[in-house]
Amino acid sequence: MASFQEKVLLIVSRIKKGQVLTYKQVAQLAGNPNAFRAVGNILSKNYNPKIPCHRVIRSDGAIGGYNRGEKKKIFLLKKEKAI
DNA sequence: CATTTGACGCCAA
DNA sequence: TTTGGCGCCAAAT
Repeated sequence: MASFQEKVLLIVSRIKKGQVLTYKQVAQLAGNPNAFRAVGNILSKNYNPKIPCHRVIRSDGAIGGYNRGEKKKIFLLKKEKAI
């Protein structure tokens, strides 16, 4: 069985272009609807470019953060019309 | 086992 | 609408 972080990474990697999920949604898909905290923590430590972590945002619509610059994340989201 | 950290979520004021 | 405060969980120490 994959670790919680492996599930999260897999789910995030499956996000298609133009699609966006919230940390809570990712946590729910990972099996723990209340582990949204851990989700953010995992993504922050993950520097794998294969993971479109910029497609994961907060429930409020805020970007949250990005390991390569929040501006980049905002730009990508606006460009893809994911938000 | 106890604490700390962190890209969160929700509610009250 | 904006803050502050509390609760939540996984991994690291």
